[in-house]
Amino acid sequence: MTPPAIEAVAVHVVDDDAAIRDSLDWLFRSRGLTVRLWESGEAFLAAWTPAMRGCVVLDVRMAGMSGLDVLDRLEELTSLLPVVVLTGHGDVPVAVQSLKKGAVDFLEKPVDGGELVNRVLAGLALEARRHVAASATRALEERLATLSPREREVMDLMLDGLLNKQIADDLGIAMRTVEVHRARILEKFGVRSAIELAGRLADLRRADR
Amino acid sequence: MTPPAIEAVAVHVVDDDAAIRDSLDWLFRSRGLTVRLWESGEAFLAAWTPAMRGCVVLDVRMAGMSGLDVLDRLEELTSLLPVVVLTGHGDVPVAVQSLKKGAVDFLEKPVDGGELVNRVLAGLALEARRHVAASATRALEERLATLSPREREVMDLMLDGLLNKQIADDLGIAMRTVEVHRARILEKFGVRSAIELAGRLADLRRADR
DNA sequence: TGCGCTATTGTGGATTTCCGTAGTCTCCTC
DNA sequence: GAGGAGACTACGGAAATCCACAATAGCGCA
Repeated sequence: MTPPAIEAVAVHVVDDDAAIRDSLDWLFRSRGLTVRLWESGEAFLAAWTPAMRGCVVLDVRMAGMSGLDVLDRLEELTSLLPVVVLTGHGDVPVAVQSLKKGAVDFLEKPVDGGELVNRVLAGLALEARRHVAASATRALEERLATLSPREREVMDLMLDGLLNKQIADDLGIAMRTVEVHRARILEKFGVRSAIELAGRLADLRRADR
Repeated sequence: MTPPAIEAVAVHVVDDDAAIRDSLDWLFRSRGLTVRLWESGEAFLAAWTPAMRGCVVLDVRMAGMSGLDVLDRLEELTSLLPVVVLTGHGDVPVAVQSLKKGAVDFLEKPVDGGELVNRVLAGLALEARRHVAASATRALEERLATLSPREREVMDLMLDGLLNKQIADDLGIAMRTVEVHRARILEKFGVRSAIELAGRLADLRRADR
């Protein structure tokens, strides 16, 4: 059977215990969810790409790389994937650490199938919101990257509210040149005023949270 | 002995066990921290005001109101106080719930004194940051509250990037009137341009996070 | 060498913004 | 009734923004 494409929205089950993987595979499939199974943190991370969509269900205790290590790595990678952590042993410090490392939930085995599905569905909804926000961020960052160094300088001063005349003085250039850069900046962002641009970039900053 | 003023930065210990309260009182005082003791969640919340500063050390299991209930209430009150939760019984679901309800940490008794102090110091540092951000937010909101209804309307359209002429059309008034409102708005915020205002308000939005 | 890109500048004209000065009208409070 | 606040408007003039059209210079690459 061919695994679903990496960009398909899927529940990624990461557990070194094959019985658990199969059990969860069945559970999520029975709810109409797409599932991908990984027998180790290493295998999952090796396959990870920024285009990966969905939600991760991660066992905390595995041979080799631990669940906490996986969480660390996902954070470094600035992954958008929400992670629901499972543990076979009630362990408060590990639960606290997992949540602090970005896990969205932490459940003890044996886990109630309905409860787990609800947590995963919540995770999928969160990822969808993160995905939309991240796409907007990416689009803006791409436009930002099209700016020449000079345009970038002018934009920063524009957004500080300086008059063209003041920017010209600061940079030691003609006011007409400032106008030219200004027009180019607005054109590259597809906006008609500095205020509109500021609004856009504020959205970007908000999306970072 | 007179308790410290409510606005003093203090460690608020909330626990129905007098022995624990005394023990923690001693611990924090020995580190030069100011301490306030509360024998119940109810007592603590009855004294709560927005001006209360510091960090809370909260027992999760108490007669009467539970630690989780206190967390719920603090969230409703939009309290800035970071909360470190203590429990006498390892309990993963409670730990997870606490953190989801906004606790910054969760520790099991018997707790290592040094570790607890470190967590509380981290909480105090976090509260200091929150306090600064909240003050800035409050100052802006106060200015926002000085705007007349019409000024508020004009400001919203200004920040959408509309020209004065367009705003005049939209509101069915003279362009000169738009200019008057515009100038009043900028004056009330102490800024010199719409772009500067947008920057300020973006900071406010960021501070909400 | 030729081309594309970036940075720069000038001219002239139109539009927009800003604001002092001056005034009217309505509503509310004392 | 008097005064204050808010909303509104007009005139005239100055400053700022915007831009078409036109041009030069430097750099990197094929």
